[in-house]
Amino acid sequence: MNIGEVSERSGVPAKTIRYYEDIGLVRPLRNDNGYRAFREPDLHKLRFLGRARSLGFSIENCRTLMALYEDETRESAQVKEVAEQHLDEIDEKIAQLHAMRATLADLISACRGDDRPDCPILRDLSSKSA
Amino acid sequence: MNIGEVSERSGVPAKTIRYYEDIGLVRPLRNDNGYRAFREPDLHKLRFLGRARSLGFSIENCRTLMALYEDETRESAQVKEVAEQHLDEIDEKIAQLHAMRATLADLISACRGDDRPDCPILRDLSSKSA
DNA sequence: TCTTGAGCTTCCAGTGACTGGAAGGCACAT
DNA sequence: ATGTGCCTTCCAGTCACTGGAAGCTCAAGA
Repeated sequence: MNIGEVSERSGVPAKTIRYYEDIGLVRPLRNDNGYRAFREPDLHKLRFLGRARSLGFSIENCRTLMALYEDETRESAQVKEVAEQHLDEIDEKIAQLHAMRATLADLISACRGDDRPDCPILRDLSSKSA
Repeated sequence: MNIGEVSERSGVPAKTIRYYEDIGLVRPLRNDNGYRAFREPDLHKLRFLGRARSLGFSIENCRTLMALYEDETRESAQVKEVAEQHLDEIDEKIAQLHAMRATLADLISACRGDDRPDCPILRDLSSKSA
């Protein structure tokens, strides 16, 4: 498979696939003409990566997960550990966003949003520190 | 005020303040020795920026908000518009994170996390596309 | 056979918002 | 004179791509 086909079939953009090769996440063979030659396992890996990325795993976590995936002697506890840490990070982000959202929604609801300059949003921003 | 003091009093790191000057968000004067000389309004601006950033506004939004803040003829509707757009973006991010979280939590709960290699998390990652 | 167009290659630069670090100047106390 | 801490600039790195330029390869049509 050329990069176009594997991109199509994995859902990972060609540019991204080249980038993944750069950083050593996939290692396609090469044809005589210099084109990348992807095999089924490469496609499989790319799908794996696409899915893991869509769950928000960092590239480094993806690397770890792929290594575990290919390691027959892995313990599922190792995988779970990575996933749980990631879940914690997601929860933290969600909490931060919720806090932002609450404050912002408050400010917005207090702002008349008319043609006058008076605005609680600006007042809040200009009054508080940090 | 030197950068250290204004950093301390605004809660914005000195490095970040220099960066903000680079991109034109603040324009402190200079002493003869080359040190930045911050006045009260600069401190005020930096607090404004710190607060706006902590609510997740992008630098470009911060620029807009500061301009509105300094514009006596603003209409509060303009401010509200910026804030509402930002709120929508936050809501979208929260929704995405919730979706990730749900999937991930499912997978984690299905994984025994013991010393055996069998793992639903890896199974999921390797089976789905995109 | 020639040409055209799509698809492939590499390499460089930019994104957002900083952050780290090197190399050196300035201020003040000892 | 020296040490310490603050200040300066400039360059590079972060994360995960993404865009674009310049140029090569391949398959199909005139």
